[in-house]
Amino acid sequence: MFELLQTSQASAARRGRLTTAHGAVETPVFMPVGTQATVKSLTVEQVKETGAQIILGNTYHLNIRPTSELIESLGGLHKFMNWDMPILTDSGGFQVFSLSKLRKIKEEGIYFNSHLDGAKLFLSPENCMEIQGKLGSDICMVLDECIPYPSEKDFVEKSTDRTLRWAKRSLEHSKKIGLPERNKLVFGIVQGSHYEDVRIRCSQELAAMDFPGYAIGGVSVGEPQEEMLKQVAASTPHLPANKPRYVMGVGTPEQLLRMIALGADMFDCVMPTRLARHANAFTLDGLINLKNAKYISDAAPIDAEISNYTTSYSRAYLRHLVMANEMLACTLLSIHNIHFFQLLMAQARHHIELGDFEIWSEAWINRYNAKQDS
RNA sequence: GGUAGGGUAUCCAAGUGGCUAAAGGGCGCGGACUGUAAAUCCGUUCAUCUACGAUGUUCGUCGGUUCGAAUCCGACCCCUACCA
Repeated sequence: MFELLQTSQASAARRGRLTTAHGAVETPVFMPVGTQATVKSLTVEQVKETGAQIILGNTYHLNIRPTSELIESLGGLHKFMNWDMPILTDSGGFQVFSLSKLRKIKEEGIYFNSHLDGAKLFLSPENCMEIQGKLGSDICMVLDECIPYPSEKDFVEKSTDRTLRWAKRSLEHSKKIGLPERNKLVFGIVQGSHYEDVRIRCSQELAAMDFPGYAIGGVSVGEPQEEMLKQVAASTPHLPANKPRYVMGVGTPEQLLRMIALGADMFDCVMPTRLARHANAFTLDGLINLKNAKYISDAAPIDAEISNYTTSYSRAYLRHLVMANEMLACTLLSIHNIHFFQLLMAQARHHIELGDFEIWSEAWINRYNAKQDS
């Protein structure tokens, strides 16, 4: 399923290829987030135009609305949303964190109150696999507990142990319901918060379970960047080299490059789409906020060195759309921001192949951080 | 011409004697967003300055009452509705 094509000499950066039931994914890869069976404000054609190879959906959200049964009855998530390329679904583990006021965690699973109407919900390692099976995701994430930062070590140990027990139950149940036969890949998730020894132990125990792929979760929950990188660095060496490694929920362009150097292969983040809706655009010289008055008559494109559908418009026009609250602003900026991330990953892959990834990425980061004004 | 209601900062709009440079919203300006309860949230928005504080000038206009007025009184100027 995963071919390791090349490993960098100067770092742990890897070039790989993950083959799924809906085609291959070249890694390192950035996966746009489409929680509710849509990458917000974009058609699937527009998402493909950015160069995206795979997108995310969310088990928790889709199972509440419109329900996994409905999606299954309509032919599965791919058909439902008209996306024929790979889909990874998150388990709902992150909602344990982000909707923490609405849930209660027990050994058997998580009791939720729906954020929509308060209805009682239950998510377990087993039904989470079943739901993702109904959705037809190519990559299914195990149910985990995303730990808040910072947390006491005693709590982290107990929570991570439960996540490990849940991982085992998930993998066993996925086999029982025939996910491997359908070429569906189940990924285990490393937790451990900001304790490297817990991260290491969790990585090793997951590796022993022999998952088709591994994720590092519980990062980007409020900790400083150095802490995040430290925890990824603690985990990757203990995960099998011949399996994909996915760092969940990250990150900034700089973080992506730094984590690639640590041996991570896959990433997802709402950043490009959310920032787009909040009028921010990525450029090679840093982030710009199109709401700023200085762009009012700026005839230049977002970034003169980048070419995509959005860069054929001026900053002044994009700012106008933003200020007028026109929905096209969300679409155009989302196209650009996702394309920016895809471009970054394509270049990273290219430079890993060339063998100069580390030099290239340092230069890229330096330029990105150098200029405050744009 | 008569009757009633109303004129508050960039706009809308509270406030009917001191705690009011004046609630709330909007617009504008700036910031934050990392496995999406997010096209959201936060800050700021009279002026000047030695600027997490100080001073000055404000509530249609002019005048008055009062220790003190956006708030009370008088005149005047506009606006709205209805009646002639």
